[in-house]
Amino acid sequence: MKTELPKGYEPSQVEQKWFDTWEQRGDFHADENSSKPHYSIVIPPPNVTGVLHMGHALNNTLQDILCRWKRMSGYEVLWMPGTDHAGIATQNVVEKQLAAENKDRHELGREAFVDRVWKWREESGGQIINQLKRLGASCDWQRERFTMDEGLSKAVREVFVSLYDDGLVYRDNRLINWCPRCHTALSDLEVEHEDKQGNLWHLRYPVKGSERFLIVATTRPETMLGDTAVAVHPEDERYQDLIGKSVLLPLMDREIPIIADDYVDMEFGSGAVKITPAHDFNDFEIGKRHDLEFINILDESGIINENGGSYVGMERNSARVKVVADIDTLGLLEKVDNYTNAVGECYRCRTTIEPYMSKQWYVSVKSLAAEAIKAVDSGQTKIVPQQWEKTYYEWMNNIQDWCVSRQIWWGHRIPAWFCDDCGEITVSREDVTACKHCGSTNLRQETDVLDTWFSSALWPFSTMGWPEQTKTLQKFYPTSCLVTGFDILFFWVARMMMMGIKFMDDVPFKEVYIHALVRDSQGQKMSKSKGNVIDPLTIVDEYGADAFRYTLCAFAAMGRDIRLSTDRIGGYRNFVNKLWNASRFALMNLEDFEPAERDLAKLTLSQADQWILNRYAFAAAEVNKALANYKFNEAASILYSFTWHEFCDWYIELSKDNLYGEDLSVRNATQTVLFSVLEGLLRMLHPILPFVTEEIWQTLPGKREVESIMQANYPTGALIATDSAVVNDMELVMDVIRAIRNVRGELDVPPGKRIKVLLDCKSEPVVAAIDAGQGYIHSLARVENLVVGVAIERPEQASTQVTDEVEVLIPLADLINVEEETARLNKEIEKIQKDVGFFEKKLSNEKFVANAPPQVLEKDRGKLSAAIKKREILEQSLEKILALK
RNA sequence: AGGCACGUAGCUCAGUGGGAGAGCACUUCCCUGACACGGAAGGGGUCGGCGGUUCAAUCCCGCCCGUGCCUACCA
Repeated sequence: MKTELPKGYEPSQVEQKWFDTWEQRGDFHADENSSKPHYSIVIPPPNVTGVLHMGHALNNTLQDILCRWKRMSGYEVLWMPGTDHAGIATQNVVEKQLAAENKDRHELGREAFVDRVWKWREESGGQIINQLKRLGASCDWQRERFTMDEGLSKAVREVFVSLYDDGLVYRDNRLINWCPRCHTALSDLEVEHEDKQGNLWHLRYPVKGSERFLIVATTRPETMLGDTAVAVHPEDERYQDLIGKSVLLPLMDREIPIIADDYVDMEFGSGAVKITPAHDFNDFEIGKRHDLEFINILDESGIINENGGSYVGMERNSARVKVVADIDTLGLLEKVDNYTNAVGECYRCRTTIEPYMSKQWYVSVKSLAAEAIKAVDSGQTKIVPQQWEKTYYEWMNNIQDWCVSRQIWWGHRIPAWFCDDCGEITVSREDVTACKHCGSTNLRQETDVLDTWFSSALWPFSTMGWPEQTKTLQKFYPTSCLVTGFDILFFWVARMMMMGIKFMDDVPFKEVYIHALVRDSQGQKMSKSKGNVIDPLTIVDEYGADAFRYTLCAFAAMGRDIRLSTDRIGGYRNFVNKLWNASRFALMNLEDFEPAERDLAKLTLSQADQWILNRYAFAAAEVNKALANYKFNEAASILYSFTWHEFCDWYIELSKDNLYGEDLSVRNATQTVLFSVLEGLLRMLHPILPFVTEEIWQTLPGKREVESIMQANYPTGALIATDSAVVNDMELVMDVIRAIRNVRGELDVPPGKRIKVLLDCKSEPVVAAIDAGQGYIHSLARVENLVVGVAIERPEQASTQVTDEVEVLIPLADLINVEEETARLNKEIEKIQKDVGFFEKKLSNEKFVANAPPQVLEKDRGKLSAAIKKREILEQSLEKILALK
């Protein structure tokens, strides 16, 4: 039964149809009882609030290519999918909804709010999952996980409690990054620094008991309300006499000491620094060193509190304006400079963060990091490209304790209970009703939740059922590979390493492949919070998922960012269509063909057959090599040129006469090769082009052993051994065809015009090769009369082209324009003269001749003599032509 | 401030210690029975600049210029 293929490839129905079939049939499902070797990848879980962007598209396309390739290569593949609850981001989404209803979460209360978030998630969360499916992602969707699932939440508790029991979780009152809008602490990583145009205000602080002023500079003048010292460098000669004295803090009328500390840079500004220990990280350290007072002047929303004197109740930015105005009124504003500095912003809402004193939960990570460093150092986990290892080490070596508590409601609530009677803390896997220390039931559970990245850190094993010892874990942990962008190397990869080693006693993945970042047209990082994302689904709609995937694959060269161009996508859409039409050609010529009855080994193969089989073997080997090394772009490039330039441009054209000819055995052999190469090519392309390859593959004649191309074997090399001498003969014939076409093109011979051609060959074997391939020359070069031989009788007037083994002579007759031929020959001579010059110079260099390896020398000498010979022939030819004038 | 990339054809990007590549765009010719989302033939680059190592450098090293990113406590 044959199905006619439409003339042009139409992706939309095909894609939907096959994806549904695959998924319903369970083709993506990983069997933990399989005896096959395992290959596993956990998806970087997209935020449940997420909308598919280019980064996801690239990331997941690459994972899908690997998974499909490995699945076809005989592995039991688990690609574990799921989404992240994205604490702050998701809470923000629902808060915005509430705001639209003129409500806020505090009115609802915690429980109702969390219910509402769950409801939001049921209704509109996770749309990204369907978007991933449209790309063709072959995840084991039956196993889809969510970081707030019961099982994963259990894993979170287990980890938190055992870290606490090991003394690796503690609470401390420190200065942290505070988002006054989200009302939560943030880890250092969650603060993004952006250079902003601001001012540097120079304030005059009166020295007590003197007419002098100390000038201090600040970018945040409102913090002066919380100043508790002014610091100068201990060796600064300007201020030696002032150390130990004090200044009167303007506006607050507070006497604060002048202290000496090495931290101060004498070169900067006046060399005197105001110290606000409760609102600046450096000042915090100085405050501790000098035992200064810590005055917190802000509340949780960034509003001046009762410690801010008359400024109480003012928002921090208004307070800044007022403080500066008031200082100015007092005549204490020395000057205002323009100043650019890096301002920390909340990575979720872009609000300027505030260093803020607060009691938080921390994970002590130094010891965990040490193990994680060791694992990469010893090669247990390999980072590809390797250059990222340096970045990984750099961060791991300087790692700070991880602030894991967040003052939001959506997330894993910290399993700690405070006892109102004895003041002790009970941390427990199970909810508790009585204090472990005094037995009191007067308990309050910690209201904070954990950093979203805490649960993400457990993803490779929590998704597989941990803390239960599941078969899935046994079979698929550690995972084979993690595919991710470098932007979450610290957020996620480093933390998975630490947690995996700590709790599974083994690294979470053997290899980490770090791919490029897809940027927007300005080269800016695309991110959800910046809102500069381009919808990949538009691209899929317009060009098809396969073309889009091929583009991403071709762009995924290591170590460079990607700026997507739609021209390029169009090019690969054309490629998919080319494949489609080549297949149509094949199907049209295979109507009477039954693959089961044919055996490549028993056939007499033509030059062209042997040649394409040889090229096929090369492409198959190279693609596997490229994929094994994560060289996705190379894989794409190999398959592109094999498909288009070798299979379509040459083999299909060469096969036509054989297919259309009278000789049935030739036709049969050609059909078999055409079928076999196309069928194998489809398998080679399937990981990148899952949809179109399945559609065509299902239409091919004959029966196959498996239901889907995704279950077929991935080609690794030759279909059958080929004779390299015959392959070389074919290349020789192709050279001749190219040479004739060149003359025709350059001399404007009408494409339909058949011409006479003489081939003067260097040797008898060359003659034999050409004889065997002369049919190809006739049809592909449009020749009607071909004379072949060694030292043949040459026509008086002919256009000459030279290949390695053959002089191609085309009698001038009436079809060649003498002027054009002269110009053509001059161009050719000029070209070859350059070569001659190049090699003459190189070979006349004594040092080169003395030092270069013999093979290089020999090769170059051969090239020189060939070039000289070619020049000679062309020059003689030119002389003859000129004689005609 | 430190770190890491990048600078190759008009554009977007590959690539290699031994005579520069692709896609798109461009020029000429062609609707030849798979495909005009096509075919054939072409044009186009002192591989950012200056030095060094080498018989040989676009590739390795140093410096400089330009661009981007990451990390960082300069008020």
